[in-house]
Amino acid sequence: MGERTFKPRITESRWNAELELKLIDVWRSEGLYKFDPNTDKPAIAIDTPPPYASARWHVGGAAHYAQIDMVARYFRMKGYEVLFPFGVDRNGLPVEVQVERTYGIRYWEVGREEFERICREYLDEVEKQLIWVVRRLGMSCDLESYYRTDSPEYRSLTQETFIELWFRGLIYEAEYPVNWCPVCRTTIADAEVEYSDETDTDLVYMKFRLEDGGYIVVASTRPELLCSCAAIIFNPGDDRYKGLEGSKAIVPIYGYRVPIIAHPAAKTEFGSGLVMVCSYGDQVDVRLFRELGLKPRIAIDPDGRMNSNAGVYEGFTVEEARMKVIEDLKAEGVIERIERIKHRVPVCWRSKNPIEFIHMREFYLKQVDFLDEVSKMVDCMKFYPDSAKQRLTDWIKGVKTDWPISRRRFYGTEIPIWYCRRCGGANLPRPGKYYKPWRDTPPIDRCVYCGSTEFVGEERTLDTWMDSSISPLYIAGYKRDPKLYERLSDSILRPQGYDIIRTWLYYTILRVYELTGKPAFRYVRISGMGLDERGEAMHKSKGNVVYPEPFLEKYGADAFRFWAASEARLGSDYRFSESKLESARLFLTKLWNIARFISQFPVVDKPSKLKPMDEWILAETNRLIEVCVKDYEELDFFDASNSIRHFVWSVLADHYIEAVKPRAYNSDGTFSGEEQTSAWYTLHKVLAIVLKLLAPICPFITDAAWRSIYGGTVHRERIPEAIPVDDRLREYTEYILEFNSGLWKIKKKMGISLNTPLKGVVYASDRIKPFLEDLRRMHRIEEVSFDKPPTEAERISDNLYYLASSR
RNA sequence: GGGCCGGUCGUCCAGUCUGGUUAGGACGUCCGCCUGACGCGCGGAAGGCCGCCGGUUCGAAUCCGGCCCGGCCCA
Repeated sequence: MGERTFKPRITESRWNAELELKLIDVWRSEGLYKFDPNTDKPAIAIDTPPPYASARWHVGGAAHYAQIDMVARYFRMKGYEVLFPFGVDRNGLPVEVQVERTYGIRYWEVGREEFERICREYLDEVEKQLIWVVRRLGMSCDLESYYRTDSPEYRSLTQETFIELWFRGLIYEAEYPVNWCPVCRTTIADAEVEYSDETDTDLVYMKFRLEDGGYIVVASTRPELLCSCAAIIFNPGDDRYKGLEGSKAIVPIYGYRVPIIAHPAAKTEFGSGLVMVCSYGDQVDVRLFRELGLKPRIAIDPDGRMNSNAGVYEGFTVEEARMKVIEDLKAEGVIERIERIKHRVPVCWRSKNPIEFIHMREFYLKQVDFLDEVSKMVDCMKFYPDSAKQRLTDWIKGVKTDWPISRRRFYGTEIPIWYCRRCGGANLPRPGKYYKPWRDTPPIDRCVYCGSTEFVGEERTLDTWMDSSISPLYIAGYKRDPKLYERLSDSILRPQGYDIIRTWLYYTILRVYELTGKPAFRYVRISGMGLDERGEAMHKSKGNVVYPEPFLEKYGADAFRFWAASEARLGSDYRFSESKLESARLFLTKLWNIARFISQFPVVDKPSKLKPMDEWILAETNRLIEVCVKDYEELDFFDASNSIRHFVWSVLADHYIEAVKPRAYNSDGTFSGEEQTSAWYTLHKVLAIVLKLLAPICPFITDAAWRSIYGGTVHRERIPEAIPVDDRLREYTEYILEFNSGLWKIKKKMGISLNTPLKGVVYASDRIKPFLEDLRRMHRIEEVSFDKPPTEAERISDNLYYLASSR
């Protein structure tokens, strides 16, 4: 071959994040990720979590969506037609709370039309930021036609499903004690109740006189509810109070009598062991009123203030009333003591304010009757990781009441009902249109019950989850595109975090079962939460939220994505760390330079015979393929990304490339043309496979390299299959690595540079014999012997000895 | 109170299911190096009684029991 100069087809010596921006446009113009409904490929739909437009993504959220994109890209490379839509959730309480906070208004003050307008305007603005991040991340979803859950199309489907379930008798209206958020002024579902962090509270020990003389001490954290006290309970096993059963206590301040009852709900060790049962202090109270048949006396209004039942405390907020009551009890001398205790209170998931339990008339969707069927649906689904299923089944087991679905708010899907002015009967419109009953003229001629023609529209909206829980139906074309729905409905993948298992996942499975009788999903992928650098969950209130935009600009999307893939196993929480982002970027630079190095050699056909060193790296490449495919099949990217990095950097670059450099250049003609071609062929073969394997995780750098060297796009390639080569060659890996490391060590000890020829004899294991020619040239060794090393030879490692030249 | 997850070099994590030669990696630290892809690099090195106690075993980071600590979820 002789002297020859090689020119790399890749010229830039650094991978530059700005190159990503160009590719985003290229992909868009090529329509690379468009879903084609008419192919005969197997199809899959990804039910991408529609993020709340009212909340910016933090790095964990962005990482999650990057992972979902990896799933989509993997399925495409597996030969699937992938429907990968993108939606934005713009409905309901979360939006309203955010808007009220941002503009300092309350929804009832500004009027409904105006409030809707402000919400929509706000959402449009915040949504832009969200879409920017989605695009910048290189997500391969369909951003040209993303959906919004507050669009007339989406809302009309929500209403249509409501109407269908209504006529099937699954929706009813009833008055029960509900979880009520006084700040949001609406009912919320059990799934929307959270518990606060432990906070200090006064546990007030109050003396209650007994009807028959003497007194007892009752401990409570809610003395303001004295006016609604209906009974005092003690644990049946509590010997202190056995004699009290059947006697009556007199409530301080109010002076009326309540029974004393033995009930296991009272904990002997809490407070004095005597507990007052009020309507309602907590869920236990709600249960006890039902069980004991007590008559509730509601003391708290929907706006969180005491009502006339509280007597002189009427008009005070709950907190104010509590302080006043304690003052008055002190004045009466009926407080024995006050203890500071730590406890958790149930709070609204949105406003984080304590909830109250009050009576409200609301619509309910039946769920208690269907729990067994829902469990069966869950059993039909494959969970990734498998262990994530437990949280869902535990939640299903704990469901005790039906789902309250009506909300006394403005910005949500309206409940499509008109009530007859004469008989009050509920009239539902025809499905297929979006209705606003509080505004529209009734689309009904005559009341179905009495024939009257006067109607009044329902004013309430539906729980946000009534919208979200039909997202897989919406994206798959349910009721709108029967052909598409037929093709997709049995192969939908749901990716989401474990934090919304009891809401989004559970409600979706419930709804889809009730509507179609089928499991909503084939696959469910549950990911962990992104935490801050200290390992703590990110909360706006904690001030530790890390936003992705500056990091995307600084390190690029691929580095960010590589971090998202390599940071934690699927299902485990992962920490954000800028230093890991930095090291991800270093890896990309390394990969880029490897590609640049290889790009200087011609892409050639496989020669009739490969050198052993080349077959060895191909065998190692096969191992990498196995690991990656196994990981990808688990919808995980942890092993794949880490193994790719290890292979590329610590095996391919450090050992193989260093070893074949002399042969690939062959500047002095030591090697035959076929031997040189063997190196060229192998370098390109391995590089192409690495680029394909990494393409789902790092779509930018892999495509940029692919386009420069091979033309076309890596994103139309298939996931590689095993190369036909003897995989037993992997057994040599440890010997090759040990040999190289040993030689570097020798030269280090001798204080000579790595390219200085080594005089003397190197005694090595005969396991490296097949690779001797490449390895000798690589290290410029004068002599290698496979004989037993003489005693005066220096031991370098187990299989390597060195005898310096005596000359 | 119930359930789940975790505790491994200075830091962050693999490894634990399927027990077995000197417990891996990344970041950081130290020493050296213009080596025809890369100094955002290359080579070398130091650094860990694998939370604690007991058990099973020839052998335990790994299996079993108990305890301590941290986190999450549920009540």
